[in-house]
Amino acid sequence: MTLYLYNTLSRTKEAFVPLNPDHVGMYVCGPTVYDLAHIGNARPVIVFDVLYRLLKRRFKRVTYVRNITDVDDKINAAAKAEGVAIDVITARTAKAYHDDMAALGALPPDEEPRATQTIAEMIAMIETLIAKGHAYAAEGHVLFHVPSFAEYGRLSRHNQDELIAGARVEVAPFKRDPRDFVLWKPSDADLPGWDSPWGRGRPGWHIECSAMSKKYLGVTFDIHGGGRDLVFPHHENELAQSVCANAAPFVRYWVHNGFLTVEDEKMSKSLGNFRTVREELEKAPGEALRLAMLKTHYRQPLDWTDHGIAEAKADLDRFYGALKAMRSFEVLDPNDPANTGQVWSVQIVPPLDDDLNTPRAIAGLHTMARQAHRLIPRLEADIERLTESGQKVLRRADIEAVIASNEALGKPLMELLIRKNMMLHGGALLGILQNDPLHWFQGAMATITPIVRGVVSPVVTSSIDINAQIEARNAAKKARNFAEADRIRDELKAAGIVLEDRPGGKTEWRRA
RNA sequence: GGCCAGGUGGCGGAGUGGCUACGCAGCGGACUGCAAAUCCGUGUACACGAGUUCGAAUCUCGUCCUGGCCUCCA
Repeated sequence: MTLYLYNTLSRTKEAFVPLNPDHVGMYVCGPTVYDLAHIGNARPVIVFDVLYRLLKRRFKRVTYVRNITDVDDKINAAAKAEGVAIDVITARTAKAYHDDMAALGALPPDEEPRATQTIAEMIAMIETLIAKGHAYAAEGHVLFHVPSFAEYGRLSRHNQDELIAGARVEVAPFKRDPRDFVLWKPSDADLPGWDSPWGRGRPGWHIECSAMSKKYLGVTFDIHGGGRDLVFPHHENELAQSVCANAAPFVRYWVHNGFLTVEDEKMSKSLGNFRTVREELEKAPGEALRLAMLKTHYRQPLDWTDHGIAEAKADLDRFYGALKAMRSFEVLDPNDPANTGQVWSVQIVPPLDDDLNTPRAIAGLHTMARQAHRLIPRLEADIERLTESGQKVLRRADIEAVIASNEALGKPLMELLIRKNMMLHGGALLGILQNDPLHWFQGAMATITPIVRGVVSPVVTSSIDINAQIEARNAAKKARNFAEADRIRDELKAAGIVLEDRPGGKTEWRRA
């Protein structure tokens, strides 16, 4: 099986063949830390987290680099507005970013360089560009000279004339060409600055990614990711700088995620529909937000809605319901070659291999959940019998023994074991379904969801002894006192507790 | 204005030439004391017009609509 990725450079899906078959390098543009991450910032993080997980599974070593931009005029403005030092803003925002992304289930990158710690490399790169005639200093600025790079515009498919014609930028008088962009700019005394051959100043926006990717991944590397809106000018400029400075190819696969709207509108502060990750986490567990994100293919436009969040939560309830019913089955080690044939179904990995088709992978999870739910009712008693003799886990080896003596019973048990593992390991690639199912339904994460359903959040009910109530209700049921049984159930429901009577007389509960 | 995406059933959302995507909601049924959960069954679809083809949601051309980029932006 081969992984295919859509390469913005060629505008086609290409087979992914890394430069070094044992070591893949991936760079994704990270946040500018001046404010809380919004839900649009989260999309590339989640998308490339899935790609990272997929690459890690397939290649011996993956180095994932995601920068933090901690020098920027928006940061300067935020610091000024609050009357605090710049590093107060950047430290606080970076911390919040880490917390938020972790809540969304994103693995930390292998390297997270900061722009302010890569200044020397940026200056060196700018000097090289000047020496090679691709850049020039003027009035304390250094500018990249676009006409010096014939291929400029290839990534974004802008031709040079259109760029000039369409340019609405005020053209600074010291620019030799209106398209020339800043590599270095002077800083006043009250702005952050570093000494350089062109005086005290700070880097332009694009150079940092060129310098940081080179530092950690080399001049040529495999994957560069980011939002589609970064294609121009940011990635186009990065490409120009890096190719000209390094005299080497830059990125082999450019991967861009699509844009996001909120309730059908562009998210913007002026429309008042700006949603931070933090706000959304109040509505639903991060895992549900993550699934809501992955239910749309990464290159498609995504409309972020409360309804979508609720649907994703419902999907997870369904998946976790199946996993709960299969909780006594062994979790197989996917790295054990003996398991690979069983664990990896055609349902999850092939869709992801096809340019990260997460919606189809999720459809595969639904299929497995349905197949599991079909088998469970007629096996529940057997599962209980097999696990009650002190042994809590139903191992693969045990089931094989059952098959040897009773194929009709053992085979469906094995089917269930496989379904559980497919869901678990498929879910791991998507970054979901790794919680304990009981915790999912009964723990704290289950209680903060109702907002998106337009339902009043139930009162926290730690004072109610749920098990005692269930016992009382079952006693009433046995006495055929259904009025009392229903009263207890309604009382619990009002407190946010839903009861589910299992066949066999057991009653389970979950938070609504 | 230039460039680039996208328009699929009540909703979300896959699918690139012929075969049920999937999920939610709806409706019918099973299970249940009644529910919940779950299972089974089921209707409505490919923006519009023309063309290519034995055959098009899928290819071509045109039209309309939406969004993005061109300026900081995921």
